[in-house]
Parts: sequence; C-alpha cells; structure tokens
Amino acid sequence: MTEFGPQIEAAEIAAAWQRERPGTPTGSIEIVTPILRLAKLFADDRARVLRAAGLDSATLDLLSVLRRAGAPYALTTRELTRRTLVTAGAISQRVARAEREGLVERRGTPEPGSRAVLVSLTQAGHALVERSVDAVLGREAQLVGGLDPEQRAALSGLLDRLLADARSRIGEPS
Amino acid sequence: MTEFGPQIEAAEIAAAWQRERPGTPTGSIEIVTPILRLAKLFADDRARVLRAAGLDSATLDLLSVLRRAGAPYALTTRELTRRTLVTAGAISQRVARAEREGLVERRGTPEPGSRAVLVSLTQAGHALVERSVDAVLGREAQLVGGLDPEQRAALSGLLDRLLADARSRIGEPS
DNA sequence: AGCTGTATGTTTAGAGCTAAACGTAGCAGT
DNA sequence: ACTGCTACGTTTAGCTCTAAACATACAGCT
Repeated sequence: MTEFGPQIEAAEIAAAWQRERPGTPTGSIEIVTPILRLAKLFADDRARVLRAAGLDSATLDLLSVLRRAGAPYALTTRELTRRTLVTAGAISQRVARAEREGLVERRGTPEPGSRAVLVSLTQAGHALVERSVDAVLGREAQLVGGLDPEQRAALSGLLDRLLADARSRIGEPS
Repeated sequence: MTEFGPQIEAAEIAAAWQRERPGTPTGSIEIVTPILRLAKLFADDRARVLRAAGLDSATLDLLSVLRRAGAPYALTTRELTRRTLVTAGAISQRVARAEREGLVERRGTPEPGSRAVLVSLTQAGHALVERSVDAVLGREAQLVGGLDPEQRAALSGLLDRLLADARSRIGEPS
C-alpha cells in the first residue's frame, strides 16, 4: 500500500495555507482530511486482510450484499448497483469475475414483465462469505476499539449528520 | 460518478447482519460505513469542481503540496510521496503528466551528496493553484457547513483520535 | 401493428493506481 | 579498488474503475 512516513497533521496543512495565502478558506480541512485518510486506512487494511484469504474487497462487497439480503440470496444488477458505491458497469464486471470463479450465478428474470437479471450466490460463494466476514468485521472492530462506546456513538451521530447535510447540499447546489 | 438511489443506512446493514448471522461483530459498521461514504462524496465532488476548471484531483494534489511548501515551491520526489497518500510510482507518473503540461519542472539535485530530484512549480503551475484552491476549499466549506463550529470541533477531535488509534493498532508508521 | 421513450445490462476505451522489477548513485567496510 | 548495502527514482504489467456507447426488452401511444 502506501509507504508513508510521518504524516503531516491536518492542522499543519491549514496553517500552511494561511501562511502562504492568508484568507484561504481552510475551515473544512480539519474534517475532510482525516476522513480521507481514515477511508484509505480502512480500505487498505481490509484489502490486506482479504488478500490473506485469497479474496479482494470488490468481490467481498458483492457477495456480502447478496448474503445480507437473506435467502434466496439473489438480487438484480440494478439493486446491486443501488446498494453499492460503484457504477452499473463496475457491477457488471464484478459479477462477471465472480461468476468466472463460481461464486455467483446469473439467472433469468426474477418475475415476468421485467428484463432484469438475477444474480445469486452459489454454494461456494455463500461459504466464502461465511469464512471471511467475521475476520473483516472483527478486524475493523479492533481498529475502532480505541474509542469507548460513548465516543463511538457521538462520532457515528456526527458522521451521519454530516453525510445527510452534505448530500442535501450536493442535491441542491447553491 | 455514481448514480445511486436512496442509500441503505449503516444501521440497516448492521441489523441485516444480525438477522442473518446473529453474533456477527457489527460494532464498527456505524463508524466505518459513513467514513467511506463521506470520503467518496468529497472525492467525487472535488473531481466535479475541478473538471470544470480543466484539472484533476491528482494534479491539484501535487501542485498544492508544492504551493503550500512555500517559496521556492520545490520538493524532492521522496518528500512528495511522504506528503501524499499514493506510492512513489504514482508520484513519478503524476509529475510526468504535470511536466508534460508545463505545470512543474524536474531539476537536478537539491544539494550535493544526494541524488534526489527536485520538482518545482512553474509559473503556470503556480497560477493554476491560485485560480483553483479557493474554489475547491470554498466548496468543501459549504459541504461541511451544516455542522456548527462546536460540532465541527467535536467531530474533528474524534476523527483525529480515531486516526491515531487505528494507526497505532496497525503498526503503520505514523 | 408500428413508434417512441424508458429501464436495464453489457461492452469498450482510457485513466490512474499499486506492486514489483529495474537502474543507478552514494556510502561504508574490507 | 571491490563488494555489498541502502536510498531514490522510474518503468512496466496488470487491475478496477468510470464514462460513454451500445444493445435490447418492455410499455404506452397512435
């Protein structure tokens, strides 16, 4: 992943901008910078854990969504896109890869009157999720374990609030 | 970017795991999921803003680091890697692209006794940063503007704490 | 029936990244 | 000098993604 040395703190970045360009609107840096770094840290760590299990994040993401959906573990491509952070094209490719490895199957339409494609977990895919989910989530629980339950609740609440706010501001650009 | 419809809440994801696999360690989901979504939201939004200015995030990241470093706006490749979230190879490619566009220059070693390469901003590169930084940071300030100053301070503090904790648990150099 | 618009998936070209191989330059010990 | 070691940077192969073009099915009109 990334071989970074000691990182520069978000506060130092803001201070550098103020020194170089007084008046630069640096108010968001102390929020955005740690979020970007944490996201990369979580993503890299997950990739590391999964590589040990012969898996990758994109595939586990696909399998997990299907597994969480409950029996019969089948969703349309459209629904997979909605529950994921990637485009429909990317889902199509993820499904193709997972199908090649025997982890999912593409089957005809779910119900007449729709040309949707149903993607479903195979036995092997189901087994693979069962084997790896606890490892991934358990590892993440360790990583956030430095905060006590109250801090986690406070953080979670603020993040949800920020996410909802930011979405509404993007939806209606001012 | 991503044409998602209404997202599934992090709490629903955790609840689905508990329903499907009681005992799954879902405690981290309410923290990790919103962080990943916010990171993508910020990254996508920045890309959108920059595209309008004929720029991309990777290039602005490079130019910004050089600009913030102060006169004479020059750093070694190694230092650029340290201040960034990408590998040395990626920096090499970013510099090559930016050099092709006349935004940076590669010059000989900074001081004898080292074979480091100095990358420095050109006039055009400097001007481009000046033109785009306020737009990017101003936009981000809007996106986080839904939180009041106290909430922002609380959020920033918790994020920094989590980042430091998680890094120490990973053992990655901090 | 024949058109047209909409929804759904897939395919393709191109971008940027990582990991790993590679090429060198300086340095230390012998 | 010779050897090996370390630091630094670049190059390359391969991966996954996005955006856009494409293909196709269905539904509503006329």
